[in-house]
Amino acid sequence: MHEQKISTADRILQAALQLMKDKGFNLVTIKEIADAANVSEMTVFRHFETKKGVLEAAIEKNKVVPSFKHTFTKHITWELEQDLSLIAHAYLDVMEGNESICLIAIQERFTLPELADLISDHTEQLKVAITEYFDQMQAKGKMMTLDSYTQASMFLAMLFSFFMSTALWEKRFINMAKEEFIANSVRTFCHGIKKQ
Amino acid sequence: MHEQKISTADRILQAALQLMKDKGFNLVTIKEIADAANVSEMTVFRHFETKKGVLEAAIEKNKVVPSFKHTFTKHITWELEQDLSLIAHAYLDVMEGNESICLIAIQERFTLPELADLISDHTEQLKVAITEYFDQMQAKGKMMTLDSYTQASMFLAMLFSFFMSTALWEKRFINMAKEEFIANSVRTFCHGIKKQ
DNA sequence: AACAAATGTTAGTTACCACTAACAATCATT
DNA sequence: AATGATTGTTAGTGGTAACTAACATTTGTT
Repeated sequence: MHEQKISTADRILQAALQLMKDKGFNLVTIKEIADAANVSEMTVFRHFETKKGVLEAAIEKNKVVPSFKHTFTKHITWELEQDLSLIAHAYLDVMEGNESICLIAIQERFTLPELADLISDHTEQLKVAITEYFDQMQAKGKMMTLDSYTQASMFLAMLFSFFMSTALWEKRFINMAKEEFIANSVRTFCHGIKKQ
Repeated sequence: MHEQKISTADRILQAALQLMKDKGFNLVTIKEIADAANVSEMTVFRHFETKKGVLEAAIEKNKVVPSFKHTFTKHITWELEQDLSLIAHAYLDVMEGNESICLIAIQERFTLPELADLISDHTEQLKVAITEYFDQMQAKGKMMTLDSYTQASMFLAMLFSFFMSTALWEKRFINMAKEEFIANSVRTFCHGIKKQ
């Protein structure tokens, strides 16, 4: 178990996650995974016992656990645009890191509901942090008096939409680069579009 | 073929769409569909030949085709908040009408890509209409000078997010009613959140 | 009542796939 | 070179599900 290059187990997990992300858990066969990882079917079973075992191991190995608290305590500047841009990047980075897991969570939301929990926990955690941030910004008089939790939901909703649409259909729905989308959403979110 | 109540074929299509929406095309069996529609397996095959045939017929029968042009030409008031609220309702109504189709389009985005086209065509159509609307609002001096297509994308992104998250996970991600979400997104989109 | 269309029943075919078992080949480490 | 661990090969089992075929039953219409 001295994994020097990429161990056999890791190659299997990588292949499995990639395939399941595209085709969904049920449509991927062990044979496909084995071929993609350049091993025999038997090797897959010897490592992970069952097909579901492969998925669980793949998720455990590849999931990105965010540390939003760190982001907030270390990098907040109390400048609205700058902070929201930072938060947006932090959120999208985590979501992108978990892209495969998210897509599988959607496809298997009835058969593997615990997967969706993983994602929604991250989102809720961040939502609460943003809520607190908005409360303090209102106290500082740098933000309008609005329900903080609702506004946090709205902000994350825009970002979620970008992530989801690019993960599912690439540029088909939102034809913007990540930076451009963040810049625009932060701008619009802070200033609105109405004149005067 | 004098469909008086609900014809057998329609009952099958209804059951099929409902089941596929939840479990995905592949995980639904013809037997399940037949049971849900209170017919025998054979009846399903006699009507639609293949499983894919069932899905295609169900989509053809149940898809909602929007008439956004009508919405714009008839109901626009050139008051930003009011119009955006109207547009938001129109969009979400169409998406909700196509909810099952959308969910299947996601699950089968590699096997049935034409399904996603249906949805993205609607969205693009509306995006173009909003773009023109923004152009005219800018000409009227009622809106800031911003790239109209980009802003239209941002607005639809917020709505798309609401639709998607409720369709996939109900209240888990966005815990707001439709009206509340629309009111907030229109408000934030028009006025922003920053003080002065 | 009589006929035809729609539906039910039953049995079976075919294909796929998760998973097992037994044995052979390879590889790494000493 | 020897040994133990890892991987490959092959054959098979059991279950499931799409789809077919033949025949029986029900239902609607005249």
